[in-house]
Order: sequence, then structure tokens, then C-alpha cells
Amino acid sequence: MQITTMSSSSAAAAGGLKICFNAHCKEALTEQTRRKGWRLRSGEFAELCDRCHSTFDQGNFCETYHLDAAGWRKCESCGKRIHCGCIVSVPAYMLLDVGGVECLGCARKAYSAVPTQVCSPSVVLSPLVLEKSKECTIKNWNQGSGSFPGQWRHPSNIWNSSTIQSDLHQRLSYEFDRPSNSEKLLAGASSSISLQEKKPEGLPGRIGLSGLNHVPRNRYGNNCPTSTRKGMMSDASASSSKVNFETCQSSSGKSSSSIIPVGESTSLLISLTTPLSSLNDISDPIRATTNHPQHKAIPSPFSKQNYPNPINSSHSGESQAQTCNGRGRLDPRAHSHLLPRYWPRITDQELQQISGDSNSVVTPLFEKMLSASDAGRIGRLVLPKKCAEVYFPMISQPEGLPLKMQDASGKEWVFQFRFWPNNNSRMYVLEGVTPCIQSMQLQAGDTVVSAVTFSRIDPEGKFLMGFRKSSTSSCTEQENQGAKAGNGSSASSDVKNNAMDFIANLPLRPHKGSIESKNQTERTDKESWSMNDKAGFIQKDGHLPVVSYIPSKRKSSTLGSKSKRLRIENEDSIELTLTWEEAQVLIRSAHDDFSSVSSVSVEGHQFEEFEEGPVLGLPTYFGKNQDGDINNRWVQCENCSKWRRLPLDALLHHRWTCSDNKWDPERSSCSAPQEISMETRHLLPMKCGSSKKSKLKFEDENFEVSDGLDTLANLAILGENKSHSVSSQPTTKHPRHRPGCTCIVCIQPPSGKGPKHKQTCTCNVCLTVKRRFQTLMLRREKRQSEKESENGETPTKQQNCTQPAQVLPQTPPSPSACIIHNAGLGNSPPILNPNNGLVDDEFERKRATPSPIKTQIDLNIQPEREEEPSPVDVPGSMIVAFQNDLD
DNA sequence: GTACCGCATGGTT
DNA sequence: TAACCATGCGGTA
Repeated sequence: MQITTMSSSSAAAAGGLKICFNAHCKEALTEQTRRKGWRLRSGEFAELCDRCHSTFDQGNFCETYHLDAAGWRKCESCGKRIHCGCIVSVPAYMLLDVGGVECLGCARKAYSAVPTQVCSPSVVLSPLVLEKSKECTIKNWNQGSGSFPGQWRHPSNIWNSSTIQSDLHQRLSYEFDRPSNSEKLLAGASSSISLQEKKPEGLPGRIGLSGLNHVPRNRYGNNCPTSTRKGMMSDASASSSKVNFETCQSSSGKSSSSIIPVGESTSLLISLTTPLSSLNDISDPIRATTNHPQHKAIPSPFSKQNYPNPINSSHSGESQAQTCNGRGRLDPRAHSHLLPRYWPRITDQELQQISGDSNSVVTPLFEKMLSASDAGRIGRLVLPKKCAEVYFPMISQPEGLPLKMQDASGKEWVFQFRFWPNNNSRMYVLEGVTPCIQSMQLQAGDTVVSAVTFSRIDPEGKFLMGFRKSSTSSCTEQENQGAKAGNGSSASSDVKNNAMDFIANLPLRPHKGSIESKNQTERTDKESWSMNDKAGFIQKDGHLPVVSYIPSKRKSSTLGSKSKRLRIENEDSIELTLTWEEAQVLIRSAHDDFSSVSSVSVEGHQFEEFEEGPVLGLPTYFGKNQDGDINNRWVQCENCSKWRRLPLDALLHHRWTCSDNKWDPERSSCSAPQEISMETRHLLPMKCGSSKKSKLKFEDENFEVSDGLDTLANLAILGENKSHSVSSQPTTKHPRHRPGCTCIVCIQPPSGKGPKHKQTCTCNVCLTVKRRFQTLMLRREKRQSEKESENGETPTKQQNCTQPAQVLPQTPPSPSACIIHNAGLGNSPPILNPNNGLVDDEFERKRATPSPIKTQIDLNIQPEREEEPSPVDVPGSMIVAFQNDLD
């Protein structure tokens, strides 16, 4: 074999007295005795004295100097001893996927015997080997000093090999991460130098390969007599191919020796070196190789690897993790053969965590966004076909084989790697992943696993399953990519929400049955809601996720009709509905007036619309003094659940805590004991779950509570409703309704068809209608008042009467009335006793006092928009009905 | 009734 | 247009 050598950056190191790099020798070197040994990570070469170099050159270096060192292993095939403990012997062996090592000769034979599938990169074409080949080449160049030029083709000739070109292209595109560069390279094939000069922008650590990157405990085996640089070449030749190398010198003159294999065999090695001087002064080689024609993909792993520090590790065995930027470290095949969506995007940090301090080399293989079905209960993870075939073991039977996977925490899982025949093709799946994914969900706490990255750990040959969590950003690159890839669900799977956060921020508050509306409307945009719920995917990051859906064409097209799965999920969402219903009790406007609350009808369902997102609040209770006057309010701290007495006009945050108690400094801390009073002892609900109770009638008739929503609604109509006695027990249909309730919620199907509401109905829908009406009236009156003000007129009596804020204080509360009131409702305590069915004097008094409102509400009408005519103007509508009812 | 299995279907690339 | 792949869905335990 003849090798032409061009240059080495090591030349720059000339000058000054040096000693032999061999720690066991350390003989002083002179210009005349200095010889280049193995290549170092820096791109330089170990400088050896003549004697050591000779040993090295003969492939006996490790046998000579490392005999007592650790790291000797046996070739799994031929049993030859291989030193895997230093950088010198790196090119002499290969790491097997299944573990163990193989000498180069055996590895090559094994590889040649595998026709199509999947050879682990490290097995197929160990970059180490490649690297070593190069080193060897370079070394020999140095030695041979450019002889036999005639036997070396010009680099341009190399490009005649389509295979090589392809591989190189892959490699280049990977290495440089810039197709343009590779294109240039290919186009300008005449110069591999240019290759070397292409600095990997954004690809800092370029996968170095070679022993450099590798585990220090591998080296050339002394039992592979041919496995020194020369020997290795012999091995390569032995595998039926003659390999020639040609090197070109970088025009920069830097340490770029580019070794381009020129051969016509099926076993061809291309090794390109690019200087990494700009990057930590580490020169890592790039290699493109081809082997079996069927293996277009060159198995050279290496994305991120732990590179032993050549200086240290080669002697001390210490390894040093070297991080690369995420993009460039993936297996070149990922870029060349896999769709971008499958490119692993594992971060350096993650790799670092995975590899830890060990000598393991972690090679990200591919990544897959989790689809709904992947993350669902089925427990099947569909694998991209190409990824499965390239990176996972070949399987010939559909049953496949069990595949051991290790997650980032080190826990081992065994999945069934199998395939289904599908359209004359195969569909690869990993079965049994649900526990693992769920485990990751748990570990992730409140985040969401959105993608899974498969990597391989060498030399163990184990597979690693890493999970990427969703980000809080709703429009992450992931999602975009997922959406772009047509994987809407995966993209959307990033958008899991905490239910309460969602509720708290939801601009629309659906009424009964509105969950369905919610589903209908959201489903079309984002099916993953259901999936999330189903899979327990809830993101509790506190960020508002509501509008971050990335619609998927596919999803939307699928969701409409025939999605049995989705129907199931919708059922699941009903579970959320119940929770929602309960949560409704506490939802209120963020403002302390009603003007910001209106009602809209969407697809036949009523939504309470907040100008701003509603907030959650605990109910408050109004207490009275000894005279029977309501003069205080009790509110429960959201932290300690203690009740605090506040002034009536206290304006409360939706998350009121003791620290907000500026009215009673002594009880402005949760540590302060709860005030002992009649109310706290007997009337206020117990700490646990009290706020959820929709309606309570306390022993003391001074306290009557209703839930905040009802109060809110009733506040709007101020007793215009006609109460009726009902049991305090909720109905089975609707926990907030009483037996006998004939409201639409209790008696109507979700379709909305059925009997109309009765005027006495106090269901949410009715109440909202009333509230809506009140809001409309208020606004109307307000406008009218403004108009009149502009005209210098004073508001009419009627106007005053219709404004709760004005009316309420004027309406003396019943001595027996103490009202629960949604904490955020503001200063004006609602004085009513509404729909809990308790008829009192107050109500009767109000009933006797005609209100412009009570004759205007038709519970069965659709709440109109503000612009629409007032119900008052609609003859024969609710005016008559309501009046009749009252009469 | 439910979960699982495995093929089929059809949208997307 | 073919391949891919998400998921539908019938059969079975």
C-alpha cells in the first residue's frame, strides 16, 4: 500500500526539545529522531522516538508498553487479544452492538456477511477504524513522504464513485450541516481540501471519531497482527478490497490531512479530515465511508461522544466528555437518510447526563414525536420504518424480538420490537412502552413527554430511550415541525394544560352542556385535548395554553365523523365536565362588577363571556351583627382555610389569603388563629371542602348560603325569581340542582330539545339568562343615563332601580339572611335569597315591588346581543310568561 | 365489558 | 404515485 502524505499541522509544533510521547520512554526527541505516532484528539500526532515509533508501526505498541495495563479484551469472534485501554489501539477493534469487541478483521468479515440490515454504526464501520486508517495513512505519509503518487487518484476521481459520493455527501451534509457546503464540495470535488476548510458552522464538536472520541479502553489488538496502522490496512484489504488513500493538503496549511480512499472495491473508506482548530483546537476527522453497496448509509455513529482527552486519557485513561452542539452530533445517517423530523435533537446537556462520567459513548440515533396513539394506552409506539431498519436489529418475523432499552434514569425496559405487515411493507412498532412513557410522565412531574429519542450507548451496545418534554411555549419548533410533518397530535401534545389553569384563564365559561360545545369547538382544532386528558397529560406550568393549538389538517379531517377513539375521549372529557361544573362555582369575573360578564350563545349553548379571563375565588359568607344587620363578611384563606372576618366592602383577590387581610393585622397571617365567634363555630363551613358545597342551610337561620354562581345570577335579578322549596340534595343528573328541577339541564338532552324552562327554574342556564338580561338592562340604563346626563337630565327612577349597585344597599337585608357571595364580586353584598327555595319576607317584599326586570325575562329565549331589541320590546315573550308565573 | 392484537384504511409526504 | 404512518376497527381472549 502506498500512501501519499501531504502535511500535518504537527509540523507547526516543530521547534524546541521534546520528549517521546510514550510515557514509558520519554526519550528526548530531535528533529531527526522525531516520528509521528498515533493521532491525538487535537489533530496532532503523538511524537515518538524511533524505537517507540517502530514498535507502534509494527503494531506492537500495546503489547510492549501496555501489557500490564487494563483493558485487554478478546475478540468475540476469533478470540484474539485486543487492547482496548488506550488510544493507540483504537483502530484495531470495533465495538459490537451486542457488547464486546471484535478485531478489525472479524468485524469486517461479519459486516460483509450482513446483506442488508442494520448494522450498528459502530460495527459496520467503526469510525475508530476509519480514523485509525487515516491516522495510519497520515502516519505513513509522513513516513513515506509522498511516494507513489501515481497510484493515488486525484480526489476528483473519487467522486466518480456514486456510492462514495453519496456517502460523502451524506457525511458532508452532516458534518457541515449545510447542504450548500456539501454541494460545493461535491461539485468541487477536485478539492477535498475545501472540505477541510469548511468549518462546521454550528457544529462545534463535530463528531470526532476515532479513538479520539472513543473510549479510552480500546486499542489496537496485538493479536491482530495486522491491526496497526499498516495492519489495519491489510485487514481492509483482506476483506477483499484494496483500499488506497489519498490525501490532500489543506490549503490553509493547517492540520488537515484529508485521506480519501480510492478504491473500486465494495469496501471503501473515505476519510476526510477537517480542522477543528477553530473549535477548541481539536481536529476531528470526518469520514465518509461506504461498505456494502446496500449500505448506503455509512455507519458512523457519533453524535455526541465522550472523548477521552488525548493528552490525558491516552495515558491516564481518563475520559473527558466533549459536547457538541445538538445538531451536528447525530448520526450522519440521520441527516442523510432520515427525514428531518426524525433527527435526534438531544441536547448536549442531556447527553452529558446520560453518559455521565463513564466512558460510554452515546450516539443519538433518531427521535420521534409522540403521536396520540404512541402515548395512548395501547402501548404501541410506531417506529419510523427507516429508523427501525437502520438502527434496530433486523427482524424477520413479525413477532420480532425483545429490545432492551434504558431510560435516562438508568432504568431498563424491555420492549417488543416487532413489525406488522402493511401494504407489502412493514410497520415497525415498539410494544409495551406505556409503562415507560407513563413513568416518564411521572418523573417529568408536570411536564409532558412530547418526543422520544433513541440513542445507543457504546460500548455496551445498549439502546437508550430519552424523552423530551414539552416546553411551555405553545409554538415551539417541535410543534411546528410536528405540524409540518403532519403530526398534529404530536405537536399538539405539547399543549397540555392544567385544567384549573385552563378554567381560570378560559375566556368562555360554558354552562351545562357547554363542555360539549367546548369539545366540539376545540376538538376541531385540537384533538389532543382529549388525548391529553386520557393519557393524563396535563401540563401544570401555569402558562395559559388555551390558544396554542396547532391545528392539524389530518386531525381536523379525522375528527369530525368517524373517530371512535375520539368519541371515547370525549366521554373522558365529560369527566372533566363534572369537575368543571364544580369549578364553575368559583369562577367569577376578575372584576368586581357585572358589566364585564355577558352571555353569548355558541352553537346553541350558552357561554358566559368575560371580557377578561375569569378568576377563581372562594365563596364568602356575610354575617350580621347583633342587630341583625349584615355588617361583615367571612372569607376563607386559600392557604390555611381559616375564616377571616372582613369588612363588607372588602375587595378580595381571587386568591385571597391571610396575608391579604389588611383589615385585621392580627390575623393577617395563616399562623394566626381563626377568630372564635358564633359564625366560625357553628355557621361557617368546616375547612374541608366547604367551598364545594353548593348550598347549605345552616343550623342558624341567620346563615343561608348558596353557591357563588347562583348568587351571582340571583344578584342580577334581585329576588325577581320565585323561589320554591326544594331539597338541599342535588339531583343525580346535576349536582347543583334539586330534585324536581325541570330545568333544561335536568330534563333536556344535550341536543337542547325538550321542554322549556319554567320561570322558577334556577338552573345555570336560566340564571345566566337572567344575569345576561340584567347585564343588558344595566348597560341600556347606563347608556340611557349617559345620554340623559349629556342632556342635563337626571336618571329616572327606573334606572336607579335596575342597578344593583344602587339598589342593593337600599334594600335592607333580611335579618335572617346571610349570603354566600363569590369572593370576587365586589363591594356590594348581594342581598338576596334566591334560588335555594327559601321564601322569606325579603323576597316577598321584592316580589311585591314590581321591578322592570321581573317582567322582562323569558328563560327560554336566547340571550340576545346587546344590540338586539330588549325583551321588553318583544310582545308576548317572557314578559307575559314571567308575569304570569309571578302572578 | 374491556383490553389487547393485528390488519386495514386513508391522510400525508 | 408510492411509501409512510397514524389510527381505525374487527376479532379474540
